[in-house]
Amino acid sequence: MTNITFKQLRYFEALARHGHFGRAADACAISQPALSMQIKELENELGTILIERGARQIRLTNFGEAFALRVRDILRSVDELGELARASREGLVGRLRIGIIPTVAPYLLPTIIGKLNQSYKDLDIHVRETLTPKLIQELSDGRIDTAIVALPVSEHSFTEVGLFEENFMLVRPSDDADKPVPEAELLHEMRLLLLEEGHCFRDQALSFCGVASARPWDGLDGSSLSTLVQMVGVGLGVTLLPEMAVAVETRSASVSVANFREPQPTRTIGMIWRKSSPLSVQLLRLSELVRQSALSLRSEQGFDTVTTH
Amino acid sequence: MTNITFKQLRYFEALARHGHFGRAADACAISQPALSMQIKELENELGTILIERGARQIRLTNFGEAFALRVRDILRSVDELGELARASREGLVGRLRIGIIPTVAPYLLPTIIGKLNQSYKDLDIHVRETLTPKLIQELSDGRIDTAIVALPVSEHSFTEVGLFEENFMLVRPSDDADKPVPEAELLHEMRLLLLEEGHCFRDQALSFCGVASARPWDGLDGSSLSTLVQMVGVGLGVTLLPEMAVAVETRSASVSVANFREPQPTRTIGMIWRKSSPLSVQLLRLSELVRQSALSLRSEQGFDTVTTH
DNA sequence: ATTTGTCATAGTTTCTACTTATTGCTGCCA
DNA sequence: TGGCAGCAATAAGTAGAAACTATGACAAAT
Repeated sequence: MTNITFKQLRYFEALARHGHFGRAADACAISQPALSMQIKELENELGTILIERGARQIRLTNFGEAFALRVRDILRSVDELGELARASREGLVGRLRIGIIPTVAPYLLPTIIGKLNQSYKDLDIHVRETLTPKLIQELSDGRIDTAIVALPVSEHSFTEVGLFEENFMLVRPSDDADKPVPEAELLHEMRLLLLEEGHCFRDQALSFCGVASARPWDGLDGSSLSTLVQMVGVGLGVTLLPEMAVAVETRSASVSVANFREPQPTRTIGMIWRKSSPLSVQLLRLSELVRQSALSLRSEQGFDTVTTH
Repeated sequence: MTNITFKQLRYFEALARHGHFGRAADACAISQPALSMQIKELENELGTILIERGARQIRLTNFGEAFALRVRDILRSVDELGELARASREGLVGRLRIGIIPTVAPYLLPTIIGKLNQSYKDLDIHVRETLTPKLIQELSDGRIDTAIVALPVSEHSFTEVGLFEENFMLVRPSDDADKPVPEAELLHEMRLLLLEEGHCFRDQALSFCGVASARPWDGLDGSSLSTLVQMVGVGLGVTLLPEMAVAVETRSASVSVANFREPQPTRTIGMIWRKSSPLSVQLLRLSELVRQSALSLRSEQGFDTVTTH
């Protein structure tokens, strides 16, 4: 096992450069004997002479020359470690793994990634799109760094930061556009089409309707909001859409979209990460960036008006 | 200025590999707190967190991963330093710069270099052929590692090792082959052709003749033994040749070669190096190899017989 | 609620690396 | 040739780093 120290290498490098113990010691801001001893120690550990000590001058041995070359390489690498650390302190660096739920992903992601690429050049972004429980698991395991989900998740080891609230909107066949918006309780008497089991958005919708879980129209669960809207378009029933999805999903289906009356159904989208995550500071900054993305998205789409197709 | 120590990197690498402070500490044969403290110190110096400490397990941070990769590189390089040292301890390694005088070089060098290449694979041999004073200077300056010259050189800072003795032989035009070999004192009454000023062989020959230095036949000094022999061949005079040169130089000239009567003129060829040279041990071994080369060369050429062309 | 596993902290001790002072060697110069 | 000057090695003492043991704190598992 090598017992060489960096000090020894630094001292040796100085000595090689100056060719003089005293001046090298000065350069290292230590006394000449200190340097002498470290060099001797280094030679001992190597079992080889590095320096040929003449009375009037010293000279690197053949091996010393070869050694010095490599040592310089090593010292440079070590210095670079420091640089790397400094760079990483400044901001996000390397890889960032984001988890995100499917009912948010398609609408928010493009904007987020765009902004991220712009703010953090050279950041390698991985996205994991899956259901909340999986995201929570993966976050715990350290397979992702943060996740965008509906709050609350109530994991005590996670930090939660709210990003925005979004309303649920009623999507009906376009023929129903002029009908009055039904009360929540009446929804489950209509054919309410929902995402399949496991999506938090399904549970949120159900809870808004005041229904526990079981439902009559089995077999009609959709695997994506897009599918649901298409189904509504051909008259199979009605569904709910999160505000953010409306613009995209209703573009190519003849459906009408309406706000519910107060109290409107709503959900909170937020970001979570491990409390112990060393990225905490950066993630908090990131959450601000995501909030901005959502805001700008919303104003683009003009959500104050009731959109009808 | 980086104050990172080598220990810290080793400890960190172990920690990264084991993912566990206790086990990493065991692997490093130290206690767990010792390792903890060094890791903390490392993080302090970097100003960055490397390890995310969970209650039940630890995990490298994003930066920690990147850091670990570089650290492994560095550790490997340092280990290689040790290997390099070990390799160089075994024998000659890298570059060997040999100086040699012109009246020996052409005859001995081919054999030496052959043997050297065979004994020390990967040894980078540089040869410097010049006059003794220059060689001594360059040896002092460390521009060559050793030199093969005629002894003694009497430099107190050099080690001298005798390699072999060689006789001087008389070279006359082939017509003179049957004439008796003249006494030394009579030589300078013949046209004695010698090397130009500066060659030690010239001085040796003159001293054999009992002559100080000045000579009547100026303008006929040769710059190489080969030239001298050619001059003898066309009847311009006689010359002396070191034993070792005879076979090569008299091959293509119609000259006769004769031994002097006892006491024969002779010179000692030897190897010298700085007493302070760290290669001393290897050079001593090398001198043995050179001695062998000279011996085998001599027996090949059958120097016990008086060679005549 | 208790135990267990794991890392951090505290207090001590041992070792390491530094400092100053001095010696020893070598070459230079008078 | 003898003394001086330059330079590195050695000696002795001190300060600081890094190690150890013991203990604490905290979250997870039982």
